[in-house]
Amino acid sequence: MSETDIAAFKPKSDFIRVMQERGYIHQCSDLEALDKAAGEGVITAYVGYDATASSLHIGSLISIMMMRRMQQTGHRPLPLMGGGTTKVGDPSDKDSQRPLLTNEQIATNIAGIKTVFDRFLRFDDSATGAFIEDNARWLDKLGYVDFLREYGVHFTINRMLTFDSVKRRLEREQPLTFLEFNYMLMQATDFLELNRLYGASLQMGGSDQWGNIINGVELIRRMDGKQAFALTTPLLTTASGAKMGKTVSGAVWLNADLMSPYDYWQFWRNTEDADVGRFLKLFTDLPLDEIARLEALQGADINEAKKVLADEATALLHGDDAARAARATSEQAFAGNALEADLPTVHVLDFVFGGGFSNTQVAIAAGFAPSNTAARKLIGNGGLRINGEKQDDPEKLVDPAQLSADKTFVVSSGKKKLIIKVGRD
RNA sequence: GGGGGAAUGUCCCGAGCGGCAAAGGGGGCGGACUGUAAAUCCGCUGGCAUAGCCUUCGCAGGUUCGAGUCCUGCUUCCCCCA
Repeated sequence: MSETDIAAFKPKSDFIRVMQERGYIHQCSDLEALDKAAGEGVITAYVGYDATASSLHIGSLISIMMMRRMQQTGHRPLPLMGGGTTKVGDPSDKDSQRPLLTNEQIATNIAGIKTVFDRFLRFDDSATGAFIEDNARWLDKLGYVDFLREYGVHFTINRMLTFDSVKRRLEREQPLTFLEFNYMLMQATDFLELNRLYGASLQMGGSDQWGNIINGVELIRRMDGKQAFALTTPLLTTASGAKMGKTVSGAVWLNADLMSPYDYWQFWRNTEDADVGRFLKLFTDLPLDEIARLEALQGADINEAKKVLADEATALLHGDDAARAARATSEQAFAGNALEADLPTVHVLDFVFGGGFSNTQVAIAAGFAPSNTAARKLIGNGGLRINGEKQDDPEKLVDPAQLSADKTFVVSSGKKKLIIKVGRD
């Protein structure tokens, strides 16, 4: 079903209607039938997460929100941890094979990832209560020959070679190991297994997972003669085309130990104008009419909408208190009168300073530049400020008169800002 | 087993007649403009005691005044034949 069909489709079920009007649907294997099934009873849907890191990042958030919507509209989400598939490695979206993770690493990663789901989903014994499964449970005990006879017969090499993930590797002349080549079979068996165990009839995922998901749908049809569904979300990019989820410091992680609630709040606060409405629909629970009002704001006013987006998204992940604190911190920081006590402090020994502390040395001490050469270049570009004053001479020494009463001065470069304190205490 | 290609600035892609600190992108960083946005423009993106010196082109040798560039061997990867 093409995208235009999806836009024109008139859903009867709450689930599909919400998914559609909030912009979660990219492709669906049989939207009409899925809509009908969702209208008749509780659907169990799963989304798989491989345990390649100790936390999920923002790329997974859209699928987590989908599961949240499911529960809100009376269905049952089932996050699947890829304890088994992670040992193999998904060839999608990667140029080359990752180093293989050990069982211990995988177990650690799964523990880290699980903590996030509690925030978004309700786990209980009710008909729509979520629960977490791990595909290591069935994949680990499959014998090789059994695996080949049971599932291998349903897949042709001819077709596997047509998949994007495979084609891309071959075209770029990057190796694709036989191990990875099996990933799609394993994901297909996951779907079959979950369908048999829990009646999971829908698998959701990012658009890059379409091929893998469809394999599962077909496997269920071939082996059990039952219909199952595939539903994928659009790949999230910003309005200017960049892949979403990158910041100066790298990936946007969901776990607080990898990215603080404040940084998470800032990430959303810095959303591009053109993305605000779309993100509000996808990543907050706000009603659509409220979102329509917010995204209609023009010019600088749209910053208000961004703050709402940041508040809501942060509250969902880290809780109301953390969101409020993040907002307060940011308002202080950007009001211009940032509390200097909150800035990181670097200490410099008295005698070093007494010996003459040049701007170049300041830039290095502050961590703005890794070498003298780099520091000189940075300063030459006007990239160093002391107490707000732009410095342009790399050799100029810091004037003791610039020190405040407690022997500190503030240095900044771009967004980076910190305090240098002379002496130790 | 035979034949043919490839490996470049440690972020990535990528040009490179024997004089090369090495073109060009992307990304990143800084600056200007702004609304903590986007777009745009400018600068930087080996090191140092900076008119100079030192260290870089898969690894190890060799030829040469001089090698990323030529030769030999090795490693890894791709392609074709068997």
